[in-house]
Amino acid sequence: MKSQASVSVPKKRRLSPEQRRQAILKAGMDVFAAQGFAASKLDSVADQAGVAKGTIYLHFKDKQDLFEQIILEAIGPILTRLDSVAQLPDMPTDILLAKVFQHFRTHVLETNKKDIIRLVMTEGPRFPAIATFYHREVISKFKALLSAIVKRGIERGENIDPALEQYPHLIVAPLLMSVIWDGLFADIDPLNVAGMLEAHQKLLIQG
Amino acid sequence: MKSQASVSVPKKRRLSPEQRRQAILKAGMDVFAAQGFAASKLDSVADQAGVAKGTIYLHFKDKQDLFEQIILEAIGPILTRLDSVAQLPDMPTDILLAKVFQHFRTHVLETNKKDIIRLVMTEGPRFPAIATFYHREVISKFKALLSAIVKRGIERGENIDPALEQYPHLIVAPLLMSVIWDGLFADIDPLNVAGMLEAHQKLLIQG
Amino acid sequence: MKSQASVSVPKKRRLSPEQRRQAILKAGMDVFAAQGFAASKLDSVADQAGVAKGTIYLHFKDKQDLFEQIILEAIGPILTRLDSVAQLPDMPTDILLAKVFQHFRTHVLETNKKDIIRLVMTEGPRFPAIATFYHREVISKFKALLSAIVKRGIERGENIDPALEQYPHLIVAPLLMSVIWDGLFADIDPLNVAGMLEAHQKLLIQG
Amino acid sequence: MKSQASVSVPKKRRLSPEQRRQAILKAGMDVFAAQGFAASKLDSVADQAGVAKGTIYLHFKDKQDLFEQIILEAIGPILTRLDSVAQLPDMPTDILLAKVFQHFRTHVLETNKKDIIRLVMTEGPRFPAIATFYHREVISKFKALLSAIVKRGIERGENIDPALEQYPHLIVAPLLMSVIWDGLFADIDPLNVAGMLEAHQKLLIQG
DNA sequence: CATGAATGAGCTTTCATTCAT
DNA sequence: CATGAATGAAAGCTCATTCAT
Repeated sequence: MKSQASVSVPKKRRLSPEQRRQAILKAGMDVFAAQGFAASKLDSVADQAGVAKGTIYLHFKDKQDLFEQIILEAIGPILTRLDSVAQLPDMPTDILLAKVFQHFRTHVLETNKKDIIRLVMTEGPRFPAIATFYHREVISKFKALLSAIVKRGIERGENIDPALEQYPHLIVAPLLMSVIWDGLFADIDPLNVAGMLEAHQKLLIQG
Repeated sequence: MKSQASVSVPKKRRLSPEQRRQAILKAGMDVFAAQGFAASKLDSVADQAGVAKGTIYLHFKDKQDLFEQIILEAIGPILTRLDSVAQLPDMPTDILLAKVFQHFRTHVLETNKKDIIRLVMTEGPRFPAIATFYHREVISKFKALLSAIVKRGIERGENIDPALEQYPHLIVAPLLMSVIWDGLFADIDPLNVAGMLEAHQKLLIQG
Repeated sequence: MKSQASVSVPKKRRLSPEQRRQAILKAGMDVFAAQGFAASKLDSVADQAGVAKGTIYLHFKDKQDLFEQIILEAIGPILTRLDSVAQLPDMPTDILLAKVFQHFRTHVLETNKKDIIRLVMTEGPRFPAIATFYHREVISKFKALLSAIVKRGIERGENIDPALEQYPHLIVAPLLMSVIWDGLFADIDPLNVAGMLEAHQKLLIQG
Repeated sequence: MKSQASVSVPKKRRLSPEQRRQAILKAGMDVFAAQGFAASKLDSVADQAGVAKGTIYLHFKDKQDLFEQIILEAIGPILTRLDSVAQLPDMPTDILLAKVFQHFRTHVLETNKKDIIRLVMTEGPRFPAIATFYHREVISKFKALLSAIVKRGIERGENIDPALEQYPHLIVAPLLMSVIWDGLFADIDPLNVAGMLEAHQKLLIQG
């Protein structure tokens, strides 16, 4: 239909504004994840996004706004992921946890979502708004989800330490550990995450 | 008028060079821990140390060198602490771990040593030398210590998952979690570390 | 739903090109008067004119051209005003001057024409073309007009200092003063322009 | 005493901090007077002052602060000048005014103090603090001085329009006019200020 | 050794101008 | 003609580093 008109190759304006915005968010994500907020240069972001530096300011108020938007927008998929876990059909807790860990490895640790976690950890202390937001949107929900899983398991008569309902942190801690370890020691002392999480899961639910 | 009186009064030089160096290290530690490496200003460090900015360069090559020295010097006490744990007399593993956790809470979490851990975590990816050094000096030793504790326990016939010898990370993960949590959510959702670690210890050694 | 109705409704193009040009000139006048040339943003002009920023460049070569056009176009009405004064029927000089001052108060000081004067004063040093143009089109004519008025009065036998023919500046000076004063001290020390000009007129023509 | 040591010519640090500050103020004065606040670049100021750009920020908070300090510091000498006029011995008003005008021509119009007046006029509307300050420190005092001169003259029985006591603006207006004229039309239509002021003085005090 | 004023490269941000639509 | 997203040169400001004292 449009094929005839498309003969002339469009030089600029290859991307829609929203695509450009996404390109900037993506580039910013990479740069911030690699350098941290303060050490990142908007020049790098612009270069990597393939836009001029000024273009960033058409979409974001300033550097900090860009950073916050990156975190905010990245959280959506994480929530979706959480939901998909929450809606898993009823099954033994150990299998459920194995699935959660599997999800984490596949969709967080092996994607750039781990960078979000790392960024929240490293920059959160300087961006309380982000820490608060992340806690409200992700952490509290994840905590609730894990507590619920534990509670159901206990009600089902499984041999689970009831303290885990109060401290779901213990379930997540090794996940965090794997993210941090990966960022620091991947080269010098790599961690077999799958193996560790399997062991972890057995510790959590014994019998 | 004043000239006569000040013949031999030592106005400046209230501190020895080494004291000055320590003051800078201490101040740098505080500033870097609070702001991160890139966002920290040597002005702040100098102010807080009570020295002139130029003085920093008499003791350290540049900003990065100061940062690395801070980490290096801070690691000594941690090692001492590890040693003291390693030399604890033989006792049941659960009690031993309880002591380790107790040590951690008292001498890390409630002191500025947690800032070292945080700094290594947040800046390590940008300072491979630090990550490597920290791994060699602290992590590997801590891993060995925990593995040894587990091994002894198993040999002693205690009911301990042998996988823990391979993955001592699982023992430490909640400690890391508490450091991170404290930095991010202390205000909005404080964590009862003592309670969590008690639960953790029971999970590790059941029976 | 809306598509059917909008067959022939002229959505855009509510204004003719010339109307658009005028809107830009008007908006530019306001913005430049309020901010000065350098501090004015074409964004503000476009916003206030209700056009897109790029549209300005369809009508004006660049920012400086817009500025100069504003001054140029604004001078027309001033000249008309001068003419209307020049064509006043013969009458005693004091009454004539009173009329000139009255004109000034009504048609300059209480309209945005005072902004033109202010702009010429403040930006003139950086835009010699404007200063020259303004002098040729306005100042020299005004000077001639005032000199002629004075000359006629003297010929008519009125008691007027002949030096005023050579220095008509003295007649205008308080008008300038009122424009400047109004821009600076209107709030903190307002000036009764009518009273001042009345006194001024009496000083000029005594008898 | 130090003569021996002074053999080696000091490369840098030729100026004391205060001298440097003054150099920046002076350079800023020139640049701001020539370009206006918004169009002035701190690079130009630094170049002209013979310092690095960063040095400006050791002495002034930001560009606006520099500007305000320039005005503030320049006002001191003006006040001194006013005082010296106020303390002139009693003499006929026409002679007194002639002296005031003479002062103005010599110490304002022919020095860079006229630039201060111009800057206050042109930038005052955007820097209310400056307008207010200038009014309080200079204008109000000058007004009071002129009113007092007029009053004394009247009391002395001289033939002076009493309205001048209320509108000393009329005495100053031609001075302002000369500053503005000089800035705009010096090249194309120079003004004989001395002649004009002489005529002005005669108009003010007749008989 | 210690000082802190000075430096200037480098960063964030702005905004006149362009151009694909 | 009109639009407004995109551009990128240029400006203000910062801060690690230097160096005369």
